[in-house]
Amino acid sequence: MNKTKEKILTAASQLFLNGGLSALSVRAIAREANLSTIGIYSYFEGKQGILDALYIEGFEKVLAAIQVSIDLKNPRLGVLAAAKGYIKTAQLYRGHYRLIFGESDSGYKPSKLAQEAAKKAFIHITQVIATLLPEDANYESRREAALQIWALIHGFINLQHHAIADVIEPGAWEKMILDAVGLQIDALQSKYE
Amino acid sequence: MNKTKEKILTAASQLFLNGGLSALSVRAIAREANLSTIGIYSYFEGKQGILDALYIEGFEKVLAAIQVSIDLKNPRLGVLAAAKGYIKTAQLYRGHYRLIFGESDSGYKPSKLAQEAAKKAFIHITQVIATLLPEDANYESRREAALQIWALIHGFINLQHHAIADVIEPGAWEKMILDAVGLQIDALQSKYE
DNA sequence: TGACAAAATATAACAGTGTTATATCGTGTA
DNA sequence: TACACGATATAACACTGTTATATTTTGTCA
Repeated sequence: MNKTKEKILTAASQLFLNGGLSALSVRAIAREANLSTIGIYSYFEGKQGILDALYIEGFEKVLAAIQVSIDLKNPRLGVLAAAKGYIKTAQLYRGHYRLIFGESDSGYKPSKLAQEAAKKAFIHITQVIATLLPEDANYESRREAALQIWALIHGFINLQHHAIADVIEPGAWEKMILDAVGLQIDALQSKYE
Repeated sequence: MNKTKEKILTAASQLFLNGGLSALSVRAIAREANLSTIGIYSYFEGKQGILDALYIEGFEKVLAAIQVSIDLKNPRLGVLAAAKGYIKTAQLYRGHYRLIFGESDSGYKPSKLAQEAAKKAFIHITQVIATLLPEDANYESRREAALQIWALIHGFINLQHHAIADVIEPGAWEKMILDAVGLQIDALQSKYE
């Protein structure tokens, strides 16, 4: 990749990790990357381009986190391991997670390319979770099971990020989430037997 | 309530419902309410105050939606009815829902009062879901069960709002969510027996 | 009623945002 | 060496939330 382009991206990533979305202004990125504001527009398509890059980065992190070896002998453990990785990534890259699942008040809409990155992660998640079901389960069932587990984990993480989250001590979330996922897995598996 | 204050709020609500957060500028609200920008600052505490009002409104809608008569004879149906109302509200007031569970890039943080409204809704949700558990279940168990069901529903809604949601036909979501919640309820109940 | 104080409203400005038009500079080619 | 073209910089535009400074309206008391 272009050297300048890379410099801009690391500057943006830096600002984003430290101060969140509100710290990510075009001028601040340019200052951090030692060039003038117009540079952001010649190397990226303005702020939309920067956000797109971070959006894709976010889904890549998620994808990397659940890249567990799919164990067909014990799919339950495989899915739980993937869930653990997913949770950890959501905490480690909270800003990214907020960006890819947040509400984008500044009018940001992910580009075609960014949406494809999201879809790619979705497909992989579906595949991991599908190992829970018997081999002859059809596509709809797999997708539905995947959405169920994903929604559960994602919902927990989102509630954790919420203002009311302080009723739960921070360390207790992971166990709580994994317990719930375990329960859900058992219910799903007994349904398809 | 003050007449002018009400006028401002309805103008804000109007703009919010139509154009989302990005349409909600102080000047636009003032224009719509037929007064000058400074009015927003004398009747509310600026934009923070407006967002707080909408935030509280959002949680009030949620609270109203799940105000079902708690049927101790059949708590399963009661919770499912509450879930149905919750889903409907999230679709009907999508902007509000995004605001109260979204990521607030503009640096908005709910005030003490707004957080109390959130907590109030949370407590009520807990109470509704707690009817699923036997009477002697302790507080932690109730809260955990509530979070499990809530996270599942909330996660589904959030995924539905997401860009990748178009892989599912829009009408299919409600049944899918309610099925998943039913499964989760059964698993929870069999766990506590 | 008239005069003054206080509250409500309006105007204009400030610092910030994303974006773009204009100007400058530097480098490569003929 | 002269020209052209691409990269960089400056400055401006229209917008944002917010606030300081006028102006108007309102209410109270003599």
